[in-house]
Amino acid sequence: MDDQYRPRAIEAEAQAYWAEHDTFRAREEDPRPKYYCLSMFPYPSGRLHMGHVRNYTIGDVVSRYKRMQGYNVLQPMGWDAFGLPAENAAMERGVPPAAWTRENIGAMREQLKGLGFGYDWSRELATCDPEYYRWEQWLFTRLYRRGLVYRDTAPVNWDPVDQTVLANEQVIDGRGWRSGAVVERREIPQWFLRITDYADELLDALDGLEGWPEQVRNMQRNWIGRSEGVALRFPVAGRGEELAVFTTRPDTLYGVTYMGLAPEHPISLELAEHDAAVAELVREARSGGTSEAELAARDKRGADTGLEAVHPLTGERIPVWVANFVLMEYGSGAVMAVPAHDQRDWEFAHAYGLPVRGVVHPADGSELDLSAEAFSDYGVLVDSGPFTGMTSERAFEAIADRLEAEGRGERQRQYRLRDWGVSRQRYWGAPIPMIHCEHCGAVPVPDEDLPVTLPEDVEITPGGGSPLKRMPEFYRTTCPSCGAVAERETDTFDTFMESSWYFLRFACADQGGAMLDERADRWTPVDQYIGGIEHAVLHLLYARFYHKVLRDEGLVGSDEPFTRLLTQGMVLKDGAKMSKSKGNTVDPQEMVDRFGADTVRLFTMFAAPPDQVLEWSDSGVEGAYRFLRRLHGLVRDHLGHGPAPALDPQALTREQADLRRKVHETIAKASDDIGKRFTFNTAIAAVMELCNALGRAQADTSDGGRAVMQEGLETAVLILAPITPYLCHHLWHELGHEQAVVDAAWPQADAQALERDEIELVVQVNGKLRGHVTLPADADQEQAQETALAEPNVARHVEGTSIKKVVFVPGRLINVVAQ
RNA sequence: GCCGGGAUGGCGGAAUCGGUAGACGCGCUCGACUCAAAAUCGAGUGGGCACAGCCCGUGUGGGUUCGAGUCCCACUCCCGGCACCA
Repeated sequence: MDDQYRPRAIEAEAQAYWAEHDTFRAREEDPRPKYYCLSMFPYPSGRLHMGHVRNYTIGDVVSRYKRMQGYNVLQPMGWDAFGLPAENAAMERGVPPAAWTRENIGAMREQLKGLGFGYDWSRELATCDPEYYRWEQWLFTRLYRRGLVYRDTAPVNWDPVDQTVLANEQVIDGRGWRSGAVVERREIPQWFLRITDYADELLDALDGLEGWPEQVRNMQRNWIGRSEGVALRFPVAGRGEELAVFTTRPDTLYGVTYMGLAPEHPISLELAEHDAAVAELVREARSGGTSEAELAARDKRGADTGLEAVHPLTGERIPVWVANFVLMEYGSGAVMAVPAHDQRDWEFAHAYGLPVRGVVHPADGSELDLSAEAFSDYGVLVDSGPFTGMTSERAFEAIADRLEAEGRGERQRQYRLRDWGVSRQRYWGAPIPMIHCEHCGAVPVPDEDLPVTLPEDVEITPGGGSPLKRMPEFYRTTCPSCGAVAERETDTFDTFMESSWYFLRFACADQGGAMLDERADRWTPVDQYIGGIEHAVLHLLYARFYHKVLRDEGLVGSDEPFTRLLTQGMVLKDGAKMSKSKGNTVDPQEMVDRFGADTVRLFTMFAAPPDQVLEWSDSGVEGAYRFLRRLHGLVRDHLGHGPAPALDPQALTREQADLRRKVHETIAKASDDIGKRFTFNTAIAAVMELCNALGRAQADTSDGGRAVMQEGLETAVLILAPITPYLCHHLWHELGHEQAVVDAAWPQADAQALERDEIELVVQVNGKLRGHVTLPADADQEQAQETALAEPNVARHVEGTSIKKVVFVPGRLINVVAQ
């Protein structure tokens, strides 16, 4: 055995073995239970960053652990290859996006291999490949015929200087990132998928996703935002029209003191022609970005329209205001404002001196105080005509009944979730397979003409917009329906369209004749999905939606795509997200070159639990390297004494039995940590403790000592094998095994080795630690109390008091309560 | 602004069900080896004091409990998402 730990040589050895045995090829015909472990595929930006390394190390550890547990593991990898950065790179370097992307894929594939991730590369896919996106186009045309696709207008960020549509990230403080021009909102026609048709199922099924973090399920619940309420109408005095509003609080209807209109509400737009204040609000609403964060951060501002609405129950006249916090996108673009019982309405009312009328009192009978904030809890109604005295719950129903009876409103279920706009006015994406015909309208591309291939030899120029719009050879076509000259859609799909079904395609990536085949149900649902918390809502919700759509198309049998989900935290350096602009990046490749892949993997798994942020530390990496070198040294020194004798558990000395207990405690702890808790950091700490103990026992070269040492080192190697596969592959062979460690079985803790005859009990007096006592493991409270009180320091604290109570927690502590 | 998460030694973190706060690693101090340094190995390392012991200590302020880092209430600060970044 090599005297030194040389990562490079060890890596080559293991790589050669895995390649020769095609170790990570997943086979459908394998009879063992399947386990599909998937890490979110990367955008091929050019080089791996630490976030990737963390994500993929977690996935690889889980995959290798499950393999050792006897599962038939599928762990594939691919490329989320469409997206904006490729177009930016094209502008900066004059390389077409396709060429840039494919080059990046090649470089990153080599990096992933170097890190030792056990992927089944035979299933690799790239979403920019026509053989991939053709099925997405195929599905889209099916959904169009099923009525799940429609066309509507939606706002985009328009850069008036560059004459192009900007992504939200390209809008900085309301201005275009390149031109610096103030961005305008423009309504343009786009394609939508009816995800809201699935809103109830997407919401209700969250309760069954027990393998998902509660945090993510909560975020999705809030995102879908189902609320039960009443849709009602307020006639506008002097105009033959009504304001439609939705409220979740019909019980506060008698507290309405004004109406709020979105600046882009038709009435606002009409008034703006003559009213300067309203016009200003409309102008403000149309400038700046379209993101919700940007809109919500604005100061609450408004303007009185001079119009009056008529209260549907009291007939009272209510002023109508244009208010910039009312969003045209939600509901009807108008709200009934109840400042006494809604905080936003309260703030607006105070800003403009509008009346606040309390109509719900706290249920506990306390005074209603509206001087500092709104009272938004349920309570008991006052000043509410015939509904006075009812609880909010009862009044909700009674008022809803009354409105329904009078035809002025009806109960309604409303969602915050909006339909999914899938059109992007960009080049580097999958073409939307639709044809616009003057006579027939929008016509889907027939199956036999798919895929609509994206031309790849293009030039991207700043401010030029999508080159597809300048390529008649792309867009000029004939109508599949009537044969007349027609134009292709030049918008491309949102890249979430590709990432919403790639996990299914991995099951049958070589299927040329269909989107999916029966192998999809052989492998999916994904047993363990791993990725960044930043995908908690959008990607994970769209993928769930897609899966259900595909189920309804008869392409998969399951209801949900991901049984278990692990959302990993970000990688920070100096307390901040790594970024080029901050100059705090760490290149994983540099670390691999210096210390070897095992060290990088060990550090990223050791430095923090996977779902928390990870703070990068160069000296921490060195510590990981030191540990691996010590482990290598322990095995080398042990083997230096020749083959170890067989273990006879009955013939061990007290010290040897204690060490052997430590070995089996480590197995128990690591199995729980890796298999159930996913706290790889504590599993590694346990192995480090074991190695420290083994190091202290090195001097014992008796038969029993060497046998326990062999068992201890094998245990350390087996537990670390998923985390540091290269070194463990090597050491396992050195320890005398023919079979590779990747195919070895996960160790089992021996119950007998774990047994203790004595335990240490903590002794407290009035909850404060006062001593420790050693007792037989099966000692009862009486025995424990007697021994504890005999302990001098405990006796000193109990002296002169009377014992009120003794709390005994077997195996842990005894607490004497004395006064 | 709305939604979600976090805060524990000099640093990363541990404490799994309310039961010894600080496992493990980093850093630092001292010692061994060395002509010397690096590497390595050993010991120590939350703060304070009248130091076999005691007091204080898990972002802040209150509460529940024999006992609270852990549960409850009210706050502060930091981070993530907000529908065209992926």
